[in-house]
Formats: sequence, structure tokens, C-alpha cells
Amino acid sequence: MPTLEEEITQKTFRNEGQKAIINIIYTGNWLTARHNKLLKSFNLSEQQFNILRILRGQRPKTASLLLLRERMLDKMSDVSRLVERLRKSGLVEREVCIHDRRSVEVVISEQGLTLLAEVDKHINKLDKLSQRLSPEELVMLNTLLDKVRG
Amino acid sequence: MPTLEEEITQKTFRNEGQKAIINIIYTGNWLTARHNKLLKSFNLSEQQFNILRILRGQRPKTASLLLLRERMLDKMSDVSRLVERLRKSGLVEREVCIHDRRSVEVVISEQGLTLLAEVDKHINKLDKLSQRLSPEELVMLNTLLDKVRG
DNA sequence: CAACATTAAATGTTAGAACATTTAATTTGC
DNA sequence: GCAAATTAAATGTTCTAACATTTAATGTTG
Repeated sequence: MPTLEEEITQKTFRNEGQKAIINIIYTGNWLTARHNKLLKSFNLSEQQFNILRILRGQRPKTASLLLLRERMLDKMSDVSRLVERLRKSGLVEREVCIHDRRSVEVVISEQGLTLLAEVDKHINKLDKLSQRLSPEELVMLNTLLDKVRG
Repeated sequence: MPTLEEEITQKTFRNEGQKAIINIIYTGNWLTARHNKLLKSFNLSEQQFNILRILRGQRPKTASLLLLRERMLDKMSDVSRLVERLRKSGLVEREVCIHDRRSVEVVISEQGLTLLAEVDKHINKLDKLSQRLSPEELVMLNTLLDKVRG
């Protein structure tokens, strides 16, 4: 198992705290890269995948673009065009809200649901592989990460 | 302190393992966002900052573009133009290698070193703030993260 | 040493992110 | 009820990441 120092080719860290921060960022990027590689085989970007999951979670309700923007993990200014691309791919449907015509309501399509279910299967398999930790260790890890964010 | 569930507006996770993976990615993005915000005030991107740090670590040796590409945390195809932008800003110097004229050697400039020192001060201060963990907890966190990557 | 293969960087192209600005609909205050 | 303020989305623009392709230099092999 390569240590973090070997992987990022840095001799030593000033302290464990510094190392922990780099380690979190590095491990997060590592996990994200695995996910993105998989998503790409389905022609999905990370952002598109996030939107689809939010929409599935909302069902059978619709979600406005505003709501989508708020829920995106890294807040996107550009949800309009992102959703438009998903619509062109047939994964979502959108229509102007009757009650407030400024607002646009979006729902995931059948095709979107089917695709998402397929992707989920693969993602779950992928994520399981990286669970070399015991249940106790996982709880501990979650607790520590929550502490980092204060 | 908001829990992860609240922050990403998801009711429950299927299990602690799933939660841990999301938690690592989320916390990593959270830390990165803090860094990027700071870097932006120095007109630096994350990638540019990484390159400068690698170059400082190499001193007084030079680094080829190839070496830089290998060392970048998320491997960049586009180091050529990235370094060119740094050169235009006066932060690095570059010249074609005498022994192998295909290769381009890069060094950080005095101006680059000065800037980097300043940025480092701020980053360190920022990173300290998020250390609400004891030394033992930090060691534990690092161990667990290394385990995740296997 | 000439032809070919390989390597390093540069360049071309496309799509997406980040930012501001504009447009259209609604709400508010008078 | 109307003008101004606010809100939601659309659009414009610029910069960068990601991808492929090209160019130039060096290695390799017969």
C-alpha cells in the first residue's frame, strides 16, 4: 500500500494536521476520479449525475432550477444549460411552471430513471471495493470528518 | 454543527460505508473551496499553485514539463499552456533543455518564491482553523484515509 | 546512415465552468 | 393600478480542462 507521501512525492509533512488536510483532499479526488471514470462510460458528467439523483429524490414532485442550484454540492451558476443538455439527451423533462411563469419545473424521465438505476449498480459495486474498513472504523471516520468541518 | 445529512439534504444513507465515501468527497471539496477562495485573492488557480509548489520543492534543480505533469495531483494534459501563463505572470522561467532539445526546463522565479511564501502563510492559518482534532485523532484520520485507498 | 519508432511539447478543437448581464414575470409600495 | 424593486431563468463572454492531433527531436534497428 503506497503511503500518501510516496503518492504525492513529498518527503515529509510539517505535522499530522497538515497531512490530514492534504490526505482528505487527495482521497476525495481519488474517489471522485473513480466515479467520473465510471460515469463517463455512461456519457454522464458528475454534475449531470448529481442533478439526476436530486430529481429522482424529488419524485413524484418536480424540482425548479432554483432548487436544483441550491442542492448541487458545489453550487452551479449554470443549471439552465446543464438541464437543457440533459433534456436533449432525453433524461429529463422540463416545463414552465403554471403558477409562476418565471420558474421552470424539471422531472426525471423514464429513460433517466432507467439509466440512473444502471449507473447506481455500478457505483455501489465500485464503492464497496474501497471498504477495507470495519464498521467501527467507518463510524470513526465519519465522526472525524464531521469534526474537520466543524 | 450541521450533520452531513443536513448539508447535502439527504435523509439517510444506506450504510456507514456509503456515507463515509460521500463524506470524504464532500469534506475534500469543502477544504478545496476554502483554498481556492484564498488562492483567488492572489490571482492563482489551484493548478498554478500546485505547479509553483512543485517547482519550489525541486530547487535549485529545474523541472521538465513532463515531470510537472507526472507530479500534478490530478494529472493534467495541458501543462504547456499552464506554465506559459505562469511565465507571462513572471512567476516562473523556462528554457529549452540543452541536452535534449525536446524537453523544456522550468524554474520558479524570485517573484514566484515571494508570492508563494505569502500564500503559504495564509493557507497555513486557514488550515489550522479546521484542526479541531487532537493529535491522536489526526493520526487516526490519516490511517483510515490511507486504508480507504487501499 | 537511413527509415522507422518513440518521446516531449505545442497546438487545435470542443465542451464546460465562472462570471456578469439581460430578459421576463411577479411582488411590493405608494 | 402602476412604477419600481425583486426574482428566476436565459444568454453572453471569457477562461480553462480534456481530448486529439501535429511538430520536432531523439532513439533504435536493419
